Amino acid sequence: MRPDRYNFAECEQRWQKIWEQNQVFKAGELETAPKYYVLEMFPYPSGRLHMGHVRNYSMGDVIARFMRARGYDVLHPMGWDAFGLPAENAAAQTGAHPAQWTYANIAAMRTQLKSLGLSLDWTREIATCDPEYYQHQQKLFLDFLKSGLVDRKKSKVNWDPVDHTVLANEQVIDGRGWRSGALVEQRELIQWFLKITLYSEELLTALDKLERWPEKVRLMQRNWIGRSEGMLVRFALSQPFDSICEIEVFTTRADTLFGAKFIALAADHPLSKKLAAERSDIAEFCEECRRGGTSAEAIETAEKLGMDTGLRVAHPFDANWMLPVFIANFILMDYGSGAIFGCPAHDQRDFDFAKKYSLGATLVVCPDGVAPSELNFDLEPYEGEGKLINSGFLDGLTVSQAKEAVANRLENTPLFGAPQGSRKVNYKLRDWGVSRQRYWGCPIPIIHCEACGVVPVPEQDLPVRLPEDVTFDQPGNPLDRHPTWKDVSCPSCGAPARRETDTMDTFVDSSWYYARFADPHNKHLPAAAASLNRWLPVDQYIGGIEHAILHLLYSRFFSRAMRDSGHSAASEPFSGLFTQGMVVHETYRDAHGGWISPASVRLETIDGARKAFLIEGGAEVEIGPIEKMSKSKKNTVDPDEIVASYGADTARLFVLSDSPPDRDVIWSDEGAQGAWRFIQRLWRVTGELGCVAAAPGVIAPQQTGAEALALRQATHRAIASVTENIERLRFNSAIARIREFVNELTESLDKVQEDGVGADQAFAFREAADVLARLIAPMVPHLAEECWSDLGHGGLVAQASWPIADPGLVAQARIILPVQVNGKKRAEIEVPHDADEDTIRKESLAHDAVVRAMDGKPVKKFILVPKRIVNVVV
RNA sequence: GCGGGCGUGGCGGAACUGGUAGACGCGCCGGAUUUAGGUUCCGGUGACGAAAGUCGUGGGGGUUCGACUCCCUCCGCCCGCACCA
Repeated sequence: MRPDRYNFAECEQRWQKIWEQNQVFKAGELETAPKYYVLEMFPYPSGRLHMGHVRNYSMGDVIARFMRARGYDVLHPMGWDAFGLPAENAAAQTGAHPAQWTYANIAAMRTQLKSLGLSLDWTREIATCDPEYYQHQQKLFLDFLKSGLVDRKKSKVNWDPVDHTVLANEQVIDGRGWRSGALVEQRELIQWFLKITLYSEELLTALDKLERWPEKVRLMQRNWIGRSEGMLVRFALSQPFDSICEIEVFTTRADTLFGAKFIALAADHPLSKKLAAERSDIAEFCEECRRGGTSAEAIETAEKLGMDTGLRVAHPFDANWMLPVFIANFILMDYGSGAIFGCPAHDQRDFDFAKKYSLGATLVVCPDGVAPSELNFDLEPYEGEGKLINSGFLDGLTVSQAKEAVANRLENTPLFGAPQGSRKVNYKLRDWGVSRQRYWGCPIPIIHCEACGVVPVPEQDLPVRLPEDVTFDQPGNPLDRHPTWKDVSCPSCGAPARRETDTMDTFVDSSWYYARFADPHNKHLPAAAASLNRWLPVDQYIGGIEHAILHLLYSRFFSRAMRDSGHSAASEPFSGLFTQGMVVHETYRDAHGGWISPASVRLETIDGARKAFLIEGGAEVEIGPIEKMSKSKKNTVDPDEIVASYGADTARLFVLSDSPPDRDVIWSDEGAQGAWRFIQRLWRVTGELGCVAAAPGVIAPQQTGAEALALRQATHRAIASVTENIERLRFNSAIARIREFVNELTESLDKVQEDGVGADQAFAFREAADVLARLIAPMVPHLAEECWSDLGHGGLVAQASWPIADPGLVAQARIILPVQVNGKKRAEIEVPHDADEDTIRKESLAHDAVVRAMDGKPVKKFILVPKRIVNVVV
């Protein structure tokens, strides 16, 4: 007996069990089929799934199920980005060991994920904190070291002197550590770096070929890599200072050299440091510059400060022209040469700086069509194109000609035995510092020996495991203060030596996990070449836009580093990328301004205005702005609760339907109820269809009446547009089309006569029902299975093939053509789809509304866009 | 500060490569069914207007026979900025 209501709780569990028993989602079972690898960014095991996860994984699941139905061998795995700071914070707060905390969280989240009915291949599950995983990461690190892709150098960090730890920029608030409140110091540590800059050019140019990436992400990466063509120019000091006799600057505007007013050095420039060693005022100023923080944001938004060092340099084109040398807080040592020449008239920052220190400005580029005398640069600098003025031999040249001329001249001007200037391509991209002074990360497999220096851990000694007996009750790195862990003998000379106690940035873990999924149980290799070649690259990667730069760029570097150290063939990790939006929710606050959870709020519409009341007590609460779900604002919705009260299919349908997937979706209870109603409606409609449909597998009858034909056309048009929308990842539009199709089916069912249907209609209803079950299967898979089985099918809809639209049934015989007069729509005409222009013209001009709008004026122009529109210009 | 994005009815959004603005849903209004409804079904719903029609895609300007779509400019909101993941 078919129940009136779809019992999601019972059905969802039952189908999940059947899928699992039949291993329906195991990858690699169809070796002759083309492969398709769909991957969602793996989660950090915080312990609770949030709606953002539900949305992310639902999208991936639609693609996975869709591609499986289309005959692909689909790899759709899941794992855990399991190293990271929160586990250590939890350990410090609750005493739970990071491993214990992490694995408990993984277990909880795995259960939550499984309740969503995602078509994941759980046999490939990995966790990055598992030695089975990180031993291969250590091997990769050593292979990269051999291939010259690893470096060890000094780098500046934010040091918290109380917590004895390095802080991220976001952990530095107003110059103080977020936890200790201590004034943060800048320290130089020797750190391990991966040499991503070796790939600057390749990472940049290869972006052009990533056609299935959003253009905005490619642009962001392009800007991040920051290629600029310019020159290195050396300025001679009027008097050598402590053996330094020149300053080298990088500039992209060598054409403006005649507008130079000053030289500015970074506080960390070698010359600044030498000056600081001798002069306390300079030392103090440099300290002040460092206090601002290391982030680019802090440096660039800070007020521009400088200090005249008293040093002078000679202008390259006039030995008698002296320029002052400043130390300035907006110059970054990491970029270019850590020194610039300032041209106030043609650069905003130089302009601001010169204004503040009254350094003057000389105009050297004049926009075309403007007389130099008309120029007024008191208010803002001019950064555009034009012709050179006030510039000696450059006068009259364009900006690019002047750059050429300066380069040619300086390349042939000797200074201290070398050309004074040289062309240089500079990148903003810096090497990737991977050292972290933390416990819960992948140990860097290195041993420090006094005699032999830096010695790699021999391969047979891998993995270097984290010690388990550590405590988090004291500040600092537990690995560093562990009594015995770091004591080893040198693999090369046998003398007592010390382990590297730094662990790797967790971005390293996530830079190759997609490759491990290809061969997750391989004991000897990160992944066998055959597996990598079978599965890589990931065909569709899905995750948040917040990873647009770092994670994705590091992964792109890693796949190249793996290629160049002999692991795999693919250069790019992800051939398709999709960045989904967040799940956001209204906020609620009580009379005292305290945040109120949506679960304790009841919404009502009174006189057209939405109002919110506390469920307990009934006091009115204020409806606040819609914001990203966060614990602090209590505007989160727990997926478990939604799954318990509405079912996984409703949750999945809702997060996919209301907004385009790349934009934020607003979670609302009304919307969730709407999705739930549609689930029930689908169930009822399939039941009604089942009553009038022919038996499964019946062959199309010879004769098809008008009703049946219309229904078949609706079915095939639905197939065509749902398929197209899923291919374009427009899940919201795909669902809208399914809803339209269901509306059409309801209409057809309403027209069915009491005395039943003919064979042609029975066939059309059968076709429609079978198509509907398959079209909804990627989004609401449990319901789809239930309908499929209810419709009399033996197998699983998860294993059924995707319906194919018959082009003959999709095409329209007659089309409706809007008619415009002077660009305004005045009428619609219906014509055969292949009507010729004359017919259309006659019919358009004969239409009442068109005649009226033309007001007796003659036709000036008749525009026909085939199958789209007619425009009569009078 | 630099870089990236977004802006369409009461609300979420649709509109493919410049060709009918508002698909589909939510909400609301009206009706029917039901012992009941937080169920289901049917109809209506951008604004102004009696209608013809006029206006309308954040504001202003431009290109075009035709602009949500392209260009310029202004406003508002969001994201990233290298040790959060």
